[in-house]
Amino acid sequence: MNRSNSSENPYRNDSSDRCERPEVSPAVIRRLPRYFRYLRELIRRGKKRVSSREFANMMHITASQIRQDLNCFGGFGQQGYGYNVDYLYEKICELLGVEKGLNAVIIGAGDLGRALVRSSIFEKRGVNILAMFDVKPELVGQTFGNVKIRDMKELADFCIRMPVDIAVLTLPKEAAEEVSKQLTEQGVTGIWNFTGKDIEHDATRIAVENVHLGDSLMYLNYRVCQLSEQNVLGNQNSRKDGKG
Amino acid sequence: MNRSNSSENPYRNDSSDRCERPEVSPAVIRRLPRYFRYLRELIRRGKKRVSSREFANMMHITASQIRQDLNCFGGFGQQGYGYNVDYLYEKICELLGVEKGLNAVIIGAGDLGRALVRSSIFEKRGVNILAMFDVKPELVGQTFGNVKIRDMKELADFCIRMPVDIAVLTLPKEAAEEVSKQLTEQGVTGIWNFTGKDIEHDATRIAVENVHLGDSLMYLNYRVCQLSEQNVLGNQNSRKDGKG
DNA sequence: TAGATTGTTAATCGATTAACAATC
DNA sequence: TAGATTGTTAATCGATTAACAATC
Repeated sequence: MNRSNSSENPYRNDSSDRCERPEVSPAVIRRLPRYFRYLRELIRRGKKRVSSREFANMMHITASQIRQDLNCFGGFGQQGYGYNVDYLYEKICELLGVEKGLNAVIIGAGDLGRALVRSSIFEKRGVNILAMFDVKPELVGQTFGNVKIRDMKELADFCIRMPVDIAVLTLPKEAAEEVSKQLTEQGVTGIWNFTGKDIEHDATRIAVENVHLGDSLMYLNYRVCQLSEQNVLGNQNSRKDGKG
Repeated sequence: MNRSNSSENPYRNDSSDRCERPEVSPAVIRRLPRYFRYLRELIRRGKKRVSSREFANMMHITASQIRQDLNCFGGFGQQGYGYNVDYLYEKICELLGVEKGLNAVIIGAGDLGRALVRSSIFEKRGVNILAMFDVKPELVGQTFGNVKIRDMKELADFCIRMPVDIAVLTLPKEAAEEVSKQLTEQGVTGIWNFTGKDIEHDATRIAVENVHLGDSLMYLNYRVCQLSEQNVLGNQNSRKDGKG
């Protein structure tokens, strides 16, 4: 909180101006949602305060990391006391923009698009789904999870009329690049891309989050193979040890 | 390839024995599926060879990283030539265990479970889905994507009878911990966890891949907010600049 | 006040990049 | 052979952890 001296030199970088989201490494920001989750868990349990040590044990990380991470955004704790759970949760929500209530559309009303729209994933994080879009005429007009499926042809017009922040891409990968180019033009600033193909884009204009479920599965596959190899080697070693 | 001297001292760590999957950092292994994807793309385009430089440009990473990564597993390239695309792809597949044909079950036949089973995600990576399981009687017996939904009560017995390597958890988070404990007992060595709650486990016995779609969405949300702040600040600055 | 625990700096660790000798 | 490009070592960079003074 001791920021008074920063005002002494007006020519220094004016971080005092923006109270939120200073330049922080992606590694830290990627951990914020995890803090969010565990804070919810603490709230659920009725905990009112938590020390970095206690929180770290719960999350299987170091207390240092928690303090270091949180201090990127300001002093959320109190010496000798720890962190107030409700206050910290509030601050993390603020940082992540949960209360901003961003608006999103889902493009592609296939299995995955429908699964997402009917889940609580958006609602829990303050994201509103305004509409779904699909090219298939037989889907247009149907409703899933209170969201209407519109014709893909209406997309451009819709984005101009409505304040769409985020587009969720659950359409065939072949269309991803083209659609996201259009969306960028129409002022959409976030793409949640499930197509499995990285989208080339200008990061200063639009944020793209590529979700690669396949990569995740393959990493798991690797480790499962590794475990079974270890077991084989382990058994061999036991036999060897049995001899010596 | 110059490993001849390692055989001089038989008491040194016997890495020469295991031709595959030496101890390599998770950061590197996490990148393998990405190489896999881009190699498929090269194959699709009919490319027969690729240099680390060319591949790096395509992937937006450094050539150094590619060479460094691949050399964790042995020399897959050739000086003065580059990498043979088909050969490299084959090797990456081998490392990731694509040809192992691991067997999986999906636990929870809700929207997400059905979306996954009807997608090509498993097939593309050599993972076989043996069955789905659900507690709801009205779902039991139904078929999605050629996979039958069985009663959750049959799970334990099924895992004993069949060689189940991986369990995909698409059930309510409350059940995740308990079910995964059971699965570990029944010899399952991989869990692909979509419940959104980290699963506590013994990493020497079972590999758990926690998929946190919500975290991904929140990271996107953060960056979208950041972009809009930048635009606001940018506009302010323009005005200021216009004055000076 | 004494004890506890943060905020923050310094030390360590690991991952990425650069450079270049080896070699195809 | 000369040119190209890998494999590999050394340098750099960034992220994590440890330590401790500040302070509640």
